[in-house]
Amino acid sequence: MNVKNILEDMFRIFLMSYKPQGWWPVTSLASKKKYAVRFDVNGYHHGDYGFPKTNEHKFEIAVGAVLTQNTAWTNVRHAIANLLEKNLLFPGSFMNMKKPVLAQLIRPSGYFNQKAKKLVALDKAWQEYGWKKKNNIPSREQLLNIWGVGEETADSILLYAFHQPVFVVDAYTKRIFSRIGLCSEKDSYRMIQSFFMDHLEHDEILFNEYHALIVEHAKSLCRKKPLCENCCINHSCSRYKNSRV
DNA sequence: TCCCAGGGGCCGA
DNA sequence: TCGGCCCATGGG
Repeated sequence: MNVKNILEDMFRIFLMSYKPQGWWPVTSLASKKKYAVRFDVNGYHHGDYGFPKTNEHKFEIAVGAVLTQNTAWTNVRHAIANLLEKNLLFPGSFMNMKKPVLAQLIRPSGYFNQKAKKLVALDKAWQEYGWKKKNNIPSREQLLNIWGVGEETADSILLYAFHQPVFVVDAYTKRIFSRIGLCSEKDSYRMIQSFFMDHLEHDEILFNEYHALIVEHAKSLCRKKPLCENCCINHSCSRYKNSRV
């Protein structure tokens, strides 16, 4: 079986096992019943890839991408809820705030001093590049030039906020696919990204769902201490096979 | 109490 | 260019 078939098979198995994940969650949706869509209490919109719909949604996703750096989403949700409660989650809201005030609001997400600085930098770039204008999409380089935005955050913003067909790589992707034997933990971000993008159709919806499913699989079974006996892909995993020799 | 979580910047070798 | 360190909270 070639790589393309392996990657597509894994996607199908993940999707059957975990169902559509509804990424990227838009927390502000959870309190509004304005849209005829099945989103849950945390803003996940399962099976509906039509989000984000507004400039505010896009900005919220970009903010979430920064806040979730090396942090559990449950913590980020508290921080986003604080911003929503103060009506501060829209483009232009952070630029004129005092950093210590912003830092206290996002405190639950951890690294709050660093992240406050990152959010201000993101907001400034948002204004300077005019990303609130319709059809004005950031380039990867523009995003990477923002202090606090690295490759994963930039690609998450491109894929989930701006509907660009970019494959997002994270620590989970490395963990799962190195255990299977398709890449190495030492491979660079770009190497692993190319591995997926060279073998899969450049489809925004496929990339959206695939990354979300990878996160779910890593959280539920392919943990640091993996639960291999219950794993839906253990039949094709080198780590599992080697452990049974 | 300890481990882990949807990284990125900085610095020295 | 790369490894190591720093940033920090909250849930299991």
